[in-house]
Amino acid sequence: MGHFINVILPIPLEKSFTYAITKAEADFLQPGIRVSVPFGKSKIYTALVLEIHNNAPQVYEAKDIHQILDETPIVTTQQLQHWHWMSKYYMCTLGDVMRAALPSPFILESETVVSKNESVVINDEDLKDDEFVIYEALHHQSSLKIQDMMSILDKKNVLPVIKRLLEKNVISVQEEIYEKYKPKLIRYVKIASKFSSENGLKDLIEELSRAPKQRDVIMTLFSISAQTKKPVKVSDLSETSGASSSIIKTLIDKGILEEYHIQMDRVQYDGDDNEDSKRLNEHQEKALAEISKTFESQNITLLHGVTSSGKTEIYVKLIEDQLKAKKQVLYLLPEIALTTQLVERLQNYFGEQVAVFHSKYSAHERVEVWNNVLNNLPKAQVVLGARSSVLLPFKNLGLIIVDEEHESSYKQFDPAPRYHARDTAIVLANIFRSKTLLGSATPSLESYYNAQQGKYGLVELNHRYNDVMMPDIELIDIKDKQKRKRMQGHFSDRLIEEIKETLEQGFQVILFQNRRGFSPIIECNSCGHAPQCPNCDVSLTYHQYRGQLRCHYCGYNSVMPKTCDACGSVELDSKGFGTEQVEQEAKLLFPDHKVGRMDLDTTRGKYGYEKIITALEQGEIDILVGTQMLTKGLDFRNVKLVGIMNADNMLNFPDFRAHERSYQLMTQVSGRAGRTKERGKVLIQTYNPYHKILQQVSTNSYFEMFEEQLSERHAFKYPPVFRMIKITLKHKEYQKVDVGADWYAKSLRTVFGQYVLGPEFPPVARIRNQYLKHILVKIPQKQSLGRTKEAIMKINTSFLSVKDFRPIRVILNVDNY
DNA sequence: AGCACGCCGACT
DNA sequence: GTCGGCGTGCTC
Repeated sequence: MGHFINVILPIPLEKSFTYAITKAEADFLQPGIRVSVPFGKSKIYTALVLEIHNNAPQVYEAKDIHQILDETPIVTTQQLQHWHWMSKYYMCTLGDVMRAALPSPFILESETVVSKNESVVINDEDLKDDEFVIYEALHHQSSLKIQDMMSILDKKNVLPVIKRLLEKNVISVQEEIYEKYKPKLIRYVKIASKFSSENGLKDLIEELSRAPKQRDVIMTLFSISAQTKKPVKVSDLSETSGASSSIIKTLIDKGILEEYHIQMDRVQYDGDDNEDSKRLNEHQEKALAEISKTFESQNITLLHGVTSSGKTEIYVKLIEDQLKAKKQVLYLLPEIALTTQLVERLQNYFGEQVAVFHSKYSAHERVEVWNNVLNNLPKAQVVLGARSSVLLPFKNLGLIIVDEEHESSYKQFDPAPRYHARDTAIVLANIFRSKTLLGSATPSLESYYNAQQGKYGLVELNHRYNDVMMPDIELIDIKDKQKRKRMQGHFSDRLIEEIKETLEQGFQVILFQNRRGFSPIIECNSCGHAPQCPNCDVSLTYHQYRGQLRCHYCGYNSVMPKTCDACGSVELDSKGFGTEQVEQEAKLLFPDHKVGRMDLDTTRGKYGYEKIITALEQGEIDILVGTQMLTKGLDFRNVKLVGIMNADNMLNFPDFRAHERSYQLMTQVSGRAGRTKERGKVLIQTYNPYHKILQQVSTNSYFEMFEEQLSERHAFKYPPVFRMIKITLKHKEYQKVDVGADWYAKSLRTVFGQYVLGPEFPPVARIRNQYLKHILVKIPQKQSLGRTKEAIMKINTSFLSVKDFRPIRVILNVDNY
């Protein structure tokens, strides 16, 4: 009887693939173990074992596997179950999910390596120029990778050269796999044993009397190890003794010092002992009791607590309970909220039981967290992470907390799987039969709706911590201000007045402008020409700081022109404004105060946010100008005034959630004002102060907003009342997408009729030289989601079997909100 | 997704 | 005449 395995490959293919294995391998392998397998003509891929069976494939001969990569599964059975759900629900392949879930060092790929055939005598004249270059290079280096050859020859396509050299028998090729993950080793030193006795040491010091630097190193090493009684790191030694690494190396070479390595975790917490969790106030106490109560009958509970109501303390209590029960906890946060601020806060309570996981971690750091969670180690009992941490290999999960549940960054848009971390977390919790707590000051309509429908439990927390008052929100009509000439640039007289007062009192100010750069459009005064991105259908944004025009879609940039490209006029005018311009105006208006800016452009790099946040915390910045980044649950003690520069551009955004989003954004920014005793003040500048959303923000009427928006969603058939799947077609030719999308939409309409919207070109119809066209499928509540997806898949298959449509990329996005 | 195979234009 | 462009089809 033959033995076989079905595996997932990390590529977007529907099918699973079958390989032959031996009896011994069959006994050893389990689902969740990685194997490397030959795939296609030459490549070797990492595959994940799904099942082991005895059914020989009928129509082809299964290949043998190459190698087994793990001793025990690195993916749990619960994860595989979770992955299956994801691929089905989000209409992607298991390979897509595997790619997203596994840290990249786990997915090894083979690399072609070329080496010289020693035995063959080569006549130089038989070789062409490029062949000879490679042949020469192999004299200096025993093997070359494809990458090396590409740089040596300065060519993209080196395969023909390899082929010719192979034919001439000059070289041979191998496929090599590299284990990408290497444990981080720390170098330690100790005095060689023959010198470690007292006499030995004395002799040694004497011997080194003519090499004072070396002697100093030995003395320093001796004193460090006497003090700490622990192994001494090379780095510590060189720092304390001031000796260069070459001196230490000399001592090692002489055999006086011995070098050794100890494996270390890259991610380490070396803080103080645990702090006791804070006592809850009566409102928090009550909310906690209600949460526990709803958990008796519900698996999911929504905690709607106003900004600064102390939701985190409630989470801490719930986590404590889980830790007592020896269960793991997943605490999900939007990427940008994962700052040192919150991490430190939780580490103060839970010490080294907290593991952190987010996109700014290196691949190796991710592997470590993965392994720690998989092995259910004490240091990974509480996982604090962004979206992708729902894909970690939990063993014994007791609770998931999804904080800032309304955040749109929980949804992954670009590469498949296009999953929503909140919804994916709920399914994960179900697999473990554990609970999910969603928390937000401004819940998403869909979650609040679910709570109203009784699908989720609902707990409300309406009191701010320490009974701090909700900020006083004032709307400023800038149309009127402009008419009466009360504006200085983009600042109204009211705003300037309030900023002045706040600064005089020694408090800080946050100014919110939801657009980065200096001004979004540069327009010629004489001919109206506005510079466009060559790759996308958008105008370029002016970034004053670098004197550049930049495209926010593809990153293209060019130097800001001095004259109009079209007519040569020197009168270029800017329309609209961004954070840079607000920053500049603020500097002019308040020259005695320090102005900072926080947006995508100033927070690049691993510690980008932290620098700015620390600067604000330490009072180095008086006025901080920023984009939505400012809203993410940051706790700035000394901010008293928040100014929203222009509320209209978000309200008028062409999206069915623009109003909901605006409410959330403005309420969240407002929440940054006055988090201590002083009541905060919020000024919202707008052309339309009577807009219902602005009224609702200023009176903090979440429920009113919810009801009004929901009735609109009913009327216009949008989520949460209807479900949605967005289909995007993408190709570099306008005609192709246009024709293809029409065909696609027409077939969809034969099944779904009026519930198909479009096809429609998006506002930005071309991005990175690819044309896009969207089709929207709305799904009424009583229509089966599963069947709808099946029908779409069927249409998709027939679409792709039309030869003309084959090169069009189709992107399926389930719950595209 | 890669990658090989195969068919057409623009260079030595 | 070859080099290299990318359309087409397949991968256990």
